[in-house]
Amino acid sequence: MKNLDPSIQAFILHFGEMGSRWGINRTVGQIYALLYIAEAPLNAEQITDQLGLSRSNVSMGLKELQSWRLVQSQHIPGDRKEYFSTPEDVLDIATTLLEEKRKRELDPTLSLLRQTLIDSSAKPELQHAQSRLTDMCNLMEQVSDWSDDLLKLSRSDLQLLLRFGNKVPRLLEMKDKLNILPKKRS
Amino acid sequence: MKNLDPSIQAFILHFGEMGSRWGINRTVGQIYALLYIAEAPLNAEQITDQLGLSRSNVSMGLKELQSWRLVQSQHIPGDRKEYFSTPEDVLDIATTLLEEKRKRELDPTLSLLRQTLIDSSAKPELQHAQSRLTDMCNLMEQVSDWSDDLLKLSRSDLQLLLRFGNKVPRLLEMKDKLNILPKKRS
DNA sequence: CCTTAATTTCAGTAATTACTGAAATTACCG
DNA sequence: CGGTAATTTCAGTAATTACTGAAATTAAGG
Repeated sequence: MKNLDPSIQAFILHFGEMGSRWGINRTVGQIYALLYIAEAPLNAEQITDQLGLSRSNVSMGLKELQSWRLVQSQHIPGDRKEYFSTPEDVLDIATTLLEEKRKRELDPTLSLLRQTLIDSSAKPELQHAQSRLTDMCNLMEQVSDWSDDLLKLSRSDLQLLLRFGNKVPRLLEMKDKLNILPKKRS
Repeated sequence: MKNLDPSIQAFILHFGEMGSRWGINRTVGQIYALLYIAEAPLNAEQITDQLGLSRSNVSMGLKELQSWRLVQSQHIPGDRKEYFSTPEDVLDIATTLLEEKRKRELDPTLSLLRQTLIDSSAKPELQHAQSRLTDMCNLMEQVSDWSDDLLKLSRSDLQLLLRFGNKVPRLLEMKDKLNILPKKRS
């Protein structure tokens, strides 16, 4: 990992280590970290050099990051290489991450729960399990609906909402009073 | 996997498969799913029999689930075995999950970002990277603060908030008008 | 205490996931 | 259309993670 300031190195290495907890691998984490702090888009060769990985590994890592829509690629006129970068706005990144995480980690389970509830509906001996699955399904649907709504917000509304911080209870109070509560889920 | 209805089997197997995406392994996912739908607490031997795993694997899996605080254990009088169960309320489960995920996936990075910003502060040549790290750090702090606030809510307020669904924009509107916006983060 | 049931640990092995280099493919340029 | 730079694929290998069975440890009951 050459030509990088030690503090930047620490950042990249940390992303590599956290990668496995976040559901990507070390290489992918490092590539992302490097692209994130890069001043300009980088091509695969530059990434290979900076991080000391094999060229093919970088190619696979970039493909993975593209499947997450976390990096974008562009061409520079007169250069046939492909250049990669991350969005400038961290809110865009967070939004994409939320979408992809939901698609990969929540939606499949929600589908399965719905199907399982259908499949088991005629079996009275499964009453307890059905009730448990229903609870889980309902909660996941609420979380899913919430994230839908978050994703529909304009950037400025999102910023507003994020800055709420410790005002959440106050918010709930108001809501209560003005009685605009939605109906309970059907 | 004996004595289990096919639909329940499907649920358990699904949790096993999703386990790796969620940051636990197959075995741990299956054990959790089984405990989640069980009508009464189960001991390690019962889990071993039902899932066809080795006794030691179950022991390690349970330890892992306990480190996530996702299962609780109890003793039954006159029986020296330990019995395991999940909380009854899915909201409790979700709360614990949020806490643990934050602790494992967000907090370490937040610490590192803060440290990296300190370490690099005297280096003008890193200006761009610093700005990027600051952006990321600020967003993560906001998310962290939000989750703090969520975790402080009473169960009923949490339920209220969850049921908001598509009322989020309306909420923001109100907030705006009543001018109780918090100050921008320092 | 001692016995024995229950649980945990851990070294060895299996399974999975990550990485590499060489070959194949793609796509840009004249 | 070639020619060549760039990228991707993929089979082989390395590294990591998961799992097992046997031995060690713990702890309850006499």
